Amino acid sequence: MTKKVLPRSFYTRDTHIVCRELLGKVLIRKIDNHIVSGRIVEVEAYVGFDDLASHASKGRTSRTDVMFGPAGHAYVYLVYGMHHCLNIVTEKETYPAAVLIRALEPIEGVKIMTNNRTLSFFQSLPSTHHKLLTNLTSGPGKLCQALAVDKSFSGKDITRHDSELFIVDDDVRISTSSITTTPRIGVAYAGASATLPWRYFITNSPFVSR
DNA sequence: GGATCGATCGGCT
DNA sequence: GCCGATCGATCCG
Repeated sequence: MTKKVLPRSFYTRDTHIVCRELLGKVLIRKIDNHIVSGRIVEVEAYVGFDDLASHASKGRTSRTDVMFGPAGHAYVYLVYGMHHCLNIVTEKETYPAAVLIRALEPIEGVKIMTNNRTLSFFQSLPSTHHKLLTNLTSGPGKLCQALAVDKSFSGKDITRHDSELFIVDDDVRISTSSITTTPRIGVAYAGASATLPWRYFITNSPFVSR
């Protein structure tokens, strides 16, 4: 089984291509000596200066600075005062773009993810219970909590296998015909950008958000 | 099952 | 001072 860490050149491309190709890849988080991982099943593109849903459309600030930097770095921010969202920076330097990781299919470290999630019912269900697995990482805030990813990860290089966070190619291929696109979630405020079909997910995956 | 709403705080106006 | 790239509880039917 080949498990190749995605290199910077993977991310230094058109964000929509990166979105499509990230579906099926495996996000790996090392916590101490443990592996926590999941297959990416849902992402969204945030692209350029004119995307009103993108934080970067407000300009380059200390928070969004990483989006303007080189690809292959994490951009993590806090939303609604309590949830974190994980993005991977894409495209060339000075052009702000990123892919929001919205949902994973849990693979390894389900026990650790369960412990990291706060809902009490997770603690009492058997680890193979269907409801547990489909609620563990089925949203951007949920997966950050499950993988213990917070703002301290923002700016980190995720193209190294010795990083605490990186993505590998598992040789699982997701064909174009099994990818669904829709408008992005939670960006109704974003005017003309709100209806762009920039959300990508694996059709019929039980692990996608809402 | 779906709709609605409160929590909670950093970042920008 | 306002508001969100969300989640989970609660209410209704």
